[in-house]
Amino acid sequence: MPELPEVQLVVDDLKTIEGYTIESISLSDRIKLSHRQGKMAVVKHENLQQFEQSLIGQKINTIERRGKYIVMQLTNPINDKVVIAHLGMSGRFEINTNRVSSIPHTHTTFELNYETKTVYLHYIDPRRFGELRVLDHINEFKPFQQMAPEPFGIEGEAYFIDRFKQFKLNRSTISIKQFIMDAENVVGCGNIYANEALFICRIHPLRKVHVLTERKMRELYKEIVKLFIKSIERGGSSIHSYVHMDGEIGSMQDEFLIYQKKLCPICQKKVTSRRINQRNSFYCTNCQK
DNA sequence: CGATCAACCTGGTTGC
DNA sequence: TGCAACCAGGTTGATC
Ligand SMILES: [Zn+2]
Repeated sequence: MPELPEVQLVVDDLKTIEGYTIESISLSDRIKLSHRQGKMAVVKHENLQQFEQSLIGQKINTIERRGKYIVMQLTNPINDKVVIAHLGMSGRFEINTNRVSSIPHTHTTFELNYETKTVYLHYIDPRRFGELRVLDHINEFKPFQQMAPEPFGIEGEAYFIDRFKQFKLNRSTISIKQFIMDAENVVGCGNIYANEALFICRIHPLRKVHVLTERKMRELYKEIVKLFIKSIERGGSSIHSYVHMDGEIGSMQDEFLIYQKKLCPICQKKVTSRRINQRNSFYCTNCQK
C-alpha cells in the first residue's frame, strides 16, 4: 500500500483516535511465535511483555506522518513514549468496535478508550513486512536522523538540490531512479511514483545523476511533489490492499502513465520493463533519455 | 562507492 | 482446469 500519499491518507484516518487512551493490547499467535523464534516480526521489540506494558495507560496525543512512517506521540504522567509504525508492503489499520478482528493476519489490536467510548485499532499485515516500535524519544530512531525534509514544506526542494550538488561534486555514479528512491534525498517516493515522475520528466531511470542539470532536477522534484498531491486528492493508489479504513479504494492507479503499462502513451512503442535495484522499472527508451 | 542479492512473508496473477 | 512460477506501494544488511 504504502508510498507517501497512501501513508498520508492512513494518518488522516487515524487522527480520529487522537485523545484516546490505550487500555490493553493483544498480539496474534503468529507474532508470539515469531518472537519465540527470535525473528521479531512486526513488533520490533525484544520483549513483547515490555512492549505491551510501555503502551498501556498511554494517551495518544498526536498522529503524524514522517516520510513513509506513522508517528504517534503518546503521553502519560510518568514517561511519554512515541510509537513509530511502518506499513511495509501490505500493512493497514482498521478502527471498529470489534474486540476481536475477523480479518486474517490481524497482528495487533489496541483497545482504546475516550470517556465512555471504546474502540479497537487493528493492525493487519499479511506479509508482515510492517513494523511497530515504541521509543522514549523520536530522536532515537535512526532512519529519521538522516532523512530529507518533508516535501510539502519549503525546504524540501533546496535540500534535494543540495544533495544533488554533493553527489555531483563527489562524482557519484548512481542512477537517478536510485537517487529519488532514497529517503535521504527526498522522502516518500517509492517504486510507482519514481517510475511515473521519471516518465513525465522524460528521464531514463538509469541516467546517471551527475549528468543531469540543476534545472532538470528541480523539474523532477516538483513533479514528484505534484504526483503526491494528485494521488492524495484521488485517495491514493489501490492495487493489492485497501487504502482507506472504511474499505474505500483510491483511484490514482487509473492515472498511471507508465507503471505496469505495455505501450508508451506518448509514442505507442513497447514499454521496457527491467529490474533496477531489485525493483521493476518501466520506461520508454524512445521518450526517456 | 555502487550494484546485486538475500531476508523478511502471503496471496493474486500468469502461463504452461 | 490445475498447479508451479512469478510478481507485488519496502527496508536493511551482506557480498562482490
Ligand atoms: Zn514513448
